[in-house]
Amino acid sequence: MRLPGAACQGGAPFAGGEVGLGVALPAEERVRALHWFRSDLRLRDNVALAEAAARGERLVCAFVLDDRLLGESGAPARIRFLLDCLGRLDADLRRRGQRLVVRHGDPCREIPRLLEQARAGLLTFDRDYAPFARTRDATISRAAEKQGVEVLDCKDRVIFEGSELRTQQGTPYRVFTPFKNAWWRRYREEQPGPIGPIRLPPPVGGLAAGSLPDAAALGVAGDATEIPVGGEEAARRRLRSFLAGPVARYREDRDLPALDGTSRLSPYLRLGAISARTCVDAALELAQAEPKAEPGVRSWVEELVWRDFYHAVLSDNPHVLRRNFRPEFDRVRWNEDEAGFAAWCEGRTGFPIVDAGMRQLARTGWMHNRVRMIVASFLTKDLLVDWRRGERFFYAKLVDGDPASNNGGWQWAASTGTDAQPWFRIFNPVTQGERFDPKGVYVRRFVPELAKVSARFVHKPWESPAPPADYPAPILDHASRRLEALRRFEVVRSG
DNA sequence: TGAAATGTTGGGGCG
DNA sequence: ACGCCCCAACATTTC
Repeated sequence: MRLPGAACQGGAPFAGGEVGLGVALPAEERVRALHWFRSDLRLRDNVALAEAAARGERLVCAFVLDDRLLGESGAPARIRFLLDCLGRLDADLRRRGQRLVVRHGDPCREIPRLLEQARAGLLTFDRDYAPFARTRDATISRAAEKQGVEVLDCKDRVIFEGSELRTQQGTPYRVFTPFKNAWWRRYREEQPGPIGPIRLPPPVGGLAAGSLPDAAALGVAGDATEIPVGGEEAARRRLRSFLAGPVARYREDRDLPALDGTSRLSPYLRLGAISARTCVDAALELAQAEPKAEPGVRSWVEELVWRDFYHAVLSDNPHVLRRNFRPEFDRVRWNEDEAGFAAWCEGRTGFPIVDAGMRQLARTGWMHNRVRMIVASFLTKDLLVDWRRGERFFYAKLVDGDPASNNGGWQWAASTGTDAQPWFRIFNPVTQGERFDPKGVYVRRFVPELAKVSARFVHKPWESPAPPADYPAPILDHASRRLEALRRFEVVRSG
């Protein structure tokens, strides 16, 4: 267990805390605190909330619905998931004598106003690494400090930040493997387990609670995506069931999209319904008790290291959201293939593994990671469409859509990123399908037109003696597009 | 967290 | 018995 103050940069350390959490400061040192919930929608193992609780004589728990973000993302499934998580967070707070105070509007206006209304002396929130958020948070912190409010901006959504892991030269890591090695080294030193239970101070009286809008009010009621149940309890259940079985086979099963071999925790991690710390700690504890599970646990934890890596990359290189990480790739010419892009979006390219993935995304707001790589390779190397268009589409559809990981994944697949797939490595959608979905169970699940095609032809139905009449013929020839991609990317060598 | 082309090796058929 | 060819299997190189 770790004291919460240790995680907060720029804030006073946890002054009262020789013991664990929940040990309040002496009354005279306590203030009215406002915890601003963002992507940390949980009451357990929440660093910034723990700070507010430990230092607060009274506490306001607030959430601001920012229409700019809601509207801009155009992501109805994720908004519905967010509303579900917020409703459950509010219910959890009410069970503990608290409540979620909801405001609608620009946080730069709403947070200072709430601080004033609550006569708060402390503002806490979890640190966000996206450029837009950093600008916003800096503005709000300045305003709060001008009001005489202390601000604690706490590391919470990642285990280690980029600034905590530097190369020998003191520069940010650009390659995953050394980053990962440094991450493990630091993890062994620090052992950053989850923090203990948080005892919440009573609410500040006289503040309008506001109310959560329903899906209709946010214009997402018509969305039919089959999203998971939100909230902290669902997240913890999911972690428990994953650790109780699938994780032991994770290293072998994670690449097989027909199986439920992955944790499916990404939507919960995205909104902080569960913390990465809790996940890693529980997994490593299992590996300790159950050595057979060790390889699976290790490879699963490494996926969370990728998550830290991409947050670090974004934090140190904010330009990646708009531009190629590696500028030499600016010379690559992309296609304006509207018809091809539409076929890709709608899952009717005629390549079963690609179409199954895109239809899984449309139906469930989630896609198996192996298939994400395949469809991303198809868009960027077969259709030769700019990766940013794929990134935007994913961001609009994914329930787990996160700027850092989404951008990292796309720049990896497009070969334009840090430690990316070398540009001459081009996935063959048929080979990938045959290798990772040998019996076609996954593709048939999402592409019912293929139900009657034998396993032999299920990834290349055009070669079947009786191709299904209702499934499209392939929209392109992979072999020739591959050669075209190699020609297009050639310009990164010299110019 | 590739795939395809090219090179090498070795066994077997066969004149 | 021997050389030659074919080709699968595997390894290496190239993109």
